[in-house]
Amino acid sequence: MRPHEIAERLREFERVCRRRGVPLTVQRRAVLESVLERDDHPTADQIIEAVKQRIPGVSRTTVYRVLDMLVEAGVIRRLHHPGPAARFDGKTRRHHHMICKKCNKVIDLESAKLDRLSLPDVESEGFEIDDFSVHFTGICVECRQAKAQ
Amino acid sequence: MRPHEIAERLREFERVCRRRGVPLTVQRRAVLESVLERDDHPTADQIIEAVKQRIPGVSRTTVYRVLDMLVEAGVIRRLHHPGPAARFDGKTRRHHHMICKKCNKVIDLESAKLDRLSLPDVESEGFEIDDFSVHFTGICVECRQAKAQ
DNA sequence: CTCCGTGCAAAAGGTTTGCACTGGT
DNA sequence: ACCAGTGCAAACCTTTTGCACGGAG
Repeated sequence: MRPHEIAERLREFERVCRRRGVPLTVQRRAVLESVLERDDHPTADQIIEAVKQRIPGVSRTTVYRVLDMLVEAGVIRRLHHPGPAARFDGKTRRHHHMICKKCNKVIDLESAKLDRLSLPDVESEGFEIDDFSVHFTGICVECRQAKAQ
Repeated sequence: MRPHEIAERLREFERVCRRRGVPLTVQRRAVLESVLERDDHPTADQIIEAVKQRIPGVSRTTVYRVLDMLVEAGVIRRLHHPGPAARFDGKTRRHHHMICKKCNKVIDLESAKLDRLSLPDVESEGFEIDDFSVHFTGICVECRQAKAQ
């Protein structure tokens, strides 16, 4: 994410904290920055490493708690990928995913056409849809090349 | 899943085993039946409980290993839902999901219209798509009613 | 008869919790 | 000054691994 966009998101987070009446600590700032700086989908562990660059003595527990808080506040998203570890995504705009069956890598996919997908009529069943995303499964370039050899 | 459909799938699995030259053990049969009998998306733990109804002394390890083997053979699917535990699905046909943001429940959604979604042009980037599914997020009936009160 | 599959126990992640202390507002 | 946030350690839950035994082909 570009620096000015990160700054914008941090200001937005400042407002969220004030509205909720919760303190804006250095840890919270550092965790959010660490998530926003990456364009992939880091695990909690990867974020902890990044936060340690800023706050060497930071505790794993705190990072886990801050991540939960950020997800709860809608500032970042929690993703559910293949593999045991949860992943996080600072991108809150609608987007889609390509998931490689071989290496489990997840690649973001922006597509205005997919974004305009017409929703099925499930509202009648009582389910209230507020967003969607399309997951494609297949084989990524790297794995395809590896297989070819 | 209906009994005759389960029987059909078990016969199919028998063929898969023979083709692969691997033994069709009672454990493998029991695990597959336990997955097919449920229409939701059970965790490994729920499957272990179900298998214990048939084979009381069955080991967790074995169930985990059989589940891996079934996924690998393409007989069942591994799903990645909210929450720490992996989930399994005996349904291998294309289908879609509605995920409740409140209770994390995942509901299957069949839609011929969604099945015909035209794929974006990502093949040019080297990603080879073999399937897709649409994930809707929102609030389920139960949670909406609970909130209204 | 030969392996592969199984069961047990222990280890290996990833995440959560209890409690005393520290730091924002 | 107050109360929520933090750090530490230990617990917890899910899954994987090493090894000896037993059953399927």
